[in-house]
Amino acid sequence: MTTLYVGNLPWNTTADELGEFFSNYGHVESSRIITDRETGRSRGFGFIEVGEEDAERMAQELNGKDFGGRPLTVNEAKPKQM
DNA sequence: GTTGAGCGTT
Repeated sequence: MTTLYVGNLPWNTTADELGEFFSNYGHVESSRIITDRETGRSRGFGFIEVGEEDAERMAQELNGKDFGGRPLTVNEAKPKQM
């Protein structure tokens, strides 16, 4: 499984909406929107877990794709352990 | 009732 970083999201975007959108381009395992831990508001980006088979293609297809009126930023997420 | 580059929570 590969994690995709998704940025430039509208503030009102939900993880469910993201998952639905990504599902159209490949197999998404799960979707997560990063919300501010202190305020609970969306930070405007999230992470999508997809099959490694589709990860590269989905990143290319969805990167720059219009979503909610804004061009998405999609890339393979960096590992949390740095 | 806001904001706009970036890489996360149990």
